[in-house]
Amino acid sequence: MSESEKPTLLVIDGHSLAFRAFYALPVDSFQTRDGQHTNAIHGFIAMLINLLKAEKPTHLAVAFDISRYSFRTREYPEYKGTRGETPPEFIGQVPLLQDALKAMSISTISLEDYEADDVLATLSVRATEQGYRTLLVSGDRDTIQLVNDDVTLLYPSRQGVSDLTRYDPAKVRERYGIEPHQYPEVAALVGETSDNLPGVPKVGEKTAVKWLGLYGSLDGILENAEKITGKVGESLREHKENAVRNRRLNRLVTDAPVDVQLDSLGKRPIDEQEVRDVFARLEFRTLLDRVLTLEGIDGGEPAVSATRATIPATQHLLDEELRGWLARSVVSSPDGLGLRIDVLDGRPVSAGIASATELVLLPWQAGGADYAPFEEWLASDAPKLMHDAKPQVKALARAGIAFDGLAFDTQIGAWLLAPGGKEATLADLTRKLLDEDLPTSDPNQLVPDDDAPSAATEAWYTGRIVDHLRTALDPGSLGVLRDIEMPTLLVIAAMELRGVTVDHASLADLSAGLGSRAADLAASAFAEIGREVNLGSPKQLQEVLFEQLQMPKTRANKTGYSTDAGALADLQASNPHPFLDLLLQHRDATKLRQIVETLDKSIAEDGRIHTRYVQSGTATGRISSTDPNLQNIPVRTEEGRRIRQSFRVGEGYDTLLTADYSQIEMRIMAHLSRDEGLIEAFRSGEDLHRFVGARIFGVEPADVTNLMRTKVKAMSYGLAYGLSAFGLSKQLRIEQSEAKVLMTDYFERFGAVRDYLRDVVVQAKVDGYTTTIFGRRRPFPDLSSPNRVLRDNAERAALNSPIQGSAADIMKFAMMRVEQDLTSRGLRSRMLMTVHDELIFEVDSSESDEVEEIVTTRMAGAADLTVPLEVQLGHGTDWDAAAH
DNA sequence: TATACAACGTA
DNA sequence: CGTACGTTGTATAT
Repeated sequence: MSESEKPTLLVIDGHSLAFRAFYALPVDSFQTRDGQHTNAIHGFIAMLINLLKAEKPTHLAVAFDISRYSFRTREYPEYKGTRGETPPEFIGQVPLLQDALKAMSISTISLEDYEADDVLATLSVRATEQGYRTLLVSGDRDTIQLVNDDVTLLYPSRQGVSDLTRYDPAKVRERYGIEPHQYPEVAALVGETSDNLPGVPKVGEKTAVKWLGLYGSLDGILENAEKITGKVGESLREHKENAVRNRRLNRLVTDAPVDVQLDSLGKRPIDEQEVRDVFARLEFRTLLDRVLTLEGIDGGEPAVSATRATIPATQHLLDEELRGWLARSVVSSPDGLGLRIDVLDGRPVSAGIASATELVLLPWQAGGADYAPFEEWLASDAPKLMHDAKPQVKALARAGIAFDGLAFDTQIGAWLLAPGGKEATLADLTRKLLDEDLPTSDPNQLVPDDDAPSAATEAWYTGRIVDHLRTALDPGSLGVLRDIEMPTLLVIAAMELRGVTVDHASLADLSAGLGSRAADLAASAFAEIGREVNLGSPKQLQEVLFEQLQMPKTRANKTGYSTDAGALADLQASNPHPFLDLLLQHRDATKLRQIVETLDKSIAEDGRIHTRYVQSGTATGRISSTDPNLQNIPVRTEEGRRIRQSFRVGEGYDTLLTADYSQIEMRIMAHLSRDEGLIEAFRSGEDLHRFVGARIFGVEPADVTNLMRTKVKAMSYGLAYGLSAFGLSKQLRIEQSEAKVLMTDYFERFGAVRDYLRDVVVQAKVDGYTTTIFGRRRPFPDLSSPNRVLRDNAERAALNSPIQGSAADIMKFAMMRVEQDLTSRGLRSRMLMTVHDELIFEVDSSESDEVEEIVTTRMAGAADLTVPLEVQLGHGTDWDAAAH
């Protein structure tokens, strides 16, 4: 019998997959009208449909655990003991899932005293004996031991439940470097936290695999335990019984009394009426259609074509043919054409354009007459759909090609859908959103295949991803993309090209000075302790502080005890020692020198630093800066400000202008909370912290002392971060009780602020996401996590997000309008940098007044809040001098 | 040579 | 037990 003729058995670990689905999908988005949660069921059925479609199993079953107790818990009562209470939202979903499966005529199997994975093991062995091919789906890694040439494991990825990784023997070897049957031996040594099975401390996957290679098996390793040297060897000898116990428990039972004949698991037609009833109760409309379509029943709604799209042939056009094609396509594709510019060393080298049905590849060089129609189209406002447009836009600008009409960047669109992750490549999105693979050339291939994506192919995929994203994104997010992100992209591309002048000589001076200071400090520090250690090594410092000097232990971290600045300051207070102060100063000096060195190395040929702004890298909507990061240049210390002094006005310009929003986040808080006290504070024009201090301490603003002001300021700023009384007391070095009183008094006077912050979290739990003033969303799946730490973290992040995110939105509006004004008025003064709430410009002094006026009105007018937005300006020939 | 962590700079 | 980032060096295993 050939492989393709073998019957295929699909067996799913029901609990494990339902649980994965539960955490993959937001609880609050899947609820029936009567409040029954359905996210786990929905995720499970969606995955099942995908599997049925893709794998076409001839036989199938879903195995469920009966309880959390089995022969394993009898043998080792702590087994899986670390698992917390089942979340209440999950309870009740499993029986409903079983109803749905029953309606779909899918057998479910449960076995008293065994776990679902034992059922998988038993069925897979029987299936192999009877000539089946078997697919197992489980979220438990122990099932890897079942993989062989006839048995494949589909293992859910971390992201979601529908994204399954295929483990065949080759994949197991690739991922773990071992044979599938050896996996439980590795797991036994390493341990499994989620099953509460501690392994051999200090032994990780790598070590375990290495030993298996050396000694062949766990038994071999244990027999040779004496031969293994070092701390790990000691650990092994001391904890070998853990490994033995783990191995006993993680062996799956392949002859469990499963009272089912494989024949009886053959795929049967669904009970249509029953499926309609069950799915109606669950309020699964789309899933119902998909199930019915799969069965060949007309579900009413037209199903999306299941056939995988094939890439249309590529055309090569030029001159009038190209002109005609563009003219036709602009009309027939009013939502835009896919565009990809291939860039080499910052220069455009070729381009591809795609409509839904046609691909055009242009071996185009800027200025070539053959491609004039293309350059005209680039310069027009005809909509373009791109992926990661910024480097392409920059390359066009360098080549002097006009560009307009950027309608959609899929990298940014995907980010708006799921902010916070790494920036996605086109291949990532093709995989994730289209469920296809972007053709790639494999560098290991001897004969390079010509399947490597051409610019035209990439343009075509980009267009298809845009189609997908336009339905996946809500209208608010689409608005953010169109009105904020696309214009901002062009602005920051221009800023990156401009760069900022940084003076090499003064950096070199600084570096030398800091270097010799660091050396002196190190020498003095070594004299204090009578030996030389690496002051940059937390590990060696711990030795010095806690062993040699016998200082009290500080806060614990993963590798021992903290030696950060806060911990060292605490030590200095309790156990004064000259070494501590020298160490802190040394840290300061080396840190600054490191920053100076990095900046110096980043100065380009033109004497300027061209940072790269990352537009789709943050969870809140802020822009970040990298290579180098210009958003964390020191400012708080005199020494640090010397670095800012090396940021200079460039040749041909007269001054640097800085413009920053004053207390923008507090103003947004006032706006969003509608707190009358806070609004009055900002409208009064009084110093904010003085005003708030006067209210809280019941004195006149003039009588607010510096200490009172400091406390109030910390409190106000901490608010937007979810600061606790504990944190406040720590920061201000006051008693927790005093911090608590301060917070109570604060909220008594500014109660609407407290209500607002509470409501943000409540609403986020209902919606599953937060929203900024302008409609930018950020999802918060962890708000419903059973894990306290995760949930608390998510709550703080959630209450901060609308504030930080709205500030980011406002700054982006300001940037695009300022840029627009400077350009349209023909000014040569230009915007160079953005640091979250600050903008830095290079100004021609003859334009100074006009530029200041534009910057002030555009920044202050970027949003219409219930409180005014205030802007502070400063100018000087360097960045430090330009601060006010 | 790549990855994880602690530490620390900014808003 | 305060949000959001990026970069660095050390330590660790390869």
